[in-house]
Amino acid sequence: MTSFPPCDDRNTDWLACLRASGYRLTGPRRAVVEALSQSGRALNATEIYDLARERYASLGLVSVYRTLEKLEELELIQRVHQPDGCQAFIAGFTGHQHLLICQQCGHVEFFEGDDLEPLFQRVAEESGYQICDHWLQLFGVCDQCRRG
Amino acid sequence: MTSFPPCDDRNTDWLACLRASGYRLTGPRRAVVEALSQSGRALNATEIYDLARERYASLGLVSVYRTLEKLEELELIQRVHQPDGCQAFIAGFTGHQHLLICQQCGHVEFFEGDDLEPLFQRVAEESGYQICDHWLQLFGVCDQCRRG
DNA sequence: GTGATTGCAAAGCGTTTGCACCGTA
DNA sequence: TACGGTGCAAACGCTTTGCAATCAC
Repeated sequence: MTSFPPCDDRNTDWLACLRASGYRLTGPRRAVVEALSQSGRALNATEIYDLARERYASLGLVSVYRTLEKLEELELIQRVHQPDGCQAFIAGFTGHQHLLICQQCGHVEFFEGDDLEPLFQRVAEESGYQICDHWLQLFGVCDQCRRG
Repeated sequence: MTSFPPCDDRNTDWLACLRASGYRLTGPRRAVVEALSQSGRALNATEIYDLARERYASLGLVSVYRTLEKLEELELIQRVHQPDGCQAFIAGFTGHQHLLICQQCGHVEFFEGDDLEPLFQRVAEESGYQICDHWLQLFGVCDQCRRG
């Protein structure tokens, strides 16, 4: 189980990664990166916009979209698919992790699956498909939301 | 493994279900139901519109959306989430089945998972989440697409 | 006949693009 | 200084809504 403690490192890492990829570090970008890198929740563009404007008031929504595009391309963030929409983003994780999402507050945790390879192998054989990727996501209510 | 053979029954069943729910059976609805109930692929609104107009030429796109709404509400169809979009629909299945989707032609198969309960139990205990639902989807290339 | 259903047109919403100005490197 | 990045406004694509005409029951 891996959660998102408040984490200055991630903020710094993302900025370094952007710079290393030839992108300039600007006020709007820093604000968007800070909002998303510090969040344990999946956030959509508008939520990021609202959060990031607390830090950089003249931010435009367009810059949010353009920054998200770059962060996704660098695989620093990933899109979260949920029954009620697929517009939210969360910090990405390296390796293949699976998502556990709170349906009330949006909090996301990552967990490692049991070894699902035997299942995939079986399905591949029975179906004739060549399997390239998989999604395993759990939806529920987190401890905090259950109590409150 | 369960696929979608051409299946007149499903067409008839859906129409009966619509009628039983108090909806009227009209030309536009019949055309949309036929297009989607006979398809083994995930189809989006425009694709359904194009297919259904072969049967009912004056069909409006709006009626496609309104029919999809009702079919989804009756759980006769379900939305398919994929990395490149979440606008497509496929015939729903009763019980908890998992999806196997061809990334080239969109063909969908259903499979039953191994018993994943022990995994969910473990994750629930470690995380404190109450787990309500899960998604397991495999993406790949179907036999037919692999052959060319 | 009556009320649900239709297609059209327009509105709505989230996202992307064009452009002139600005600011990082 | 050069050119990548910015915000604004407009365009875009998909979906929903308002409405008068139509059609299933």
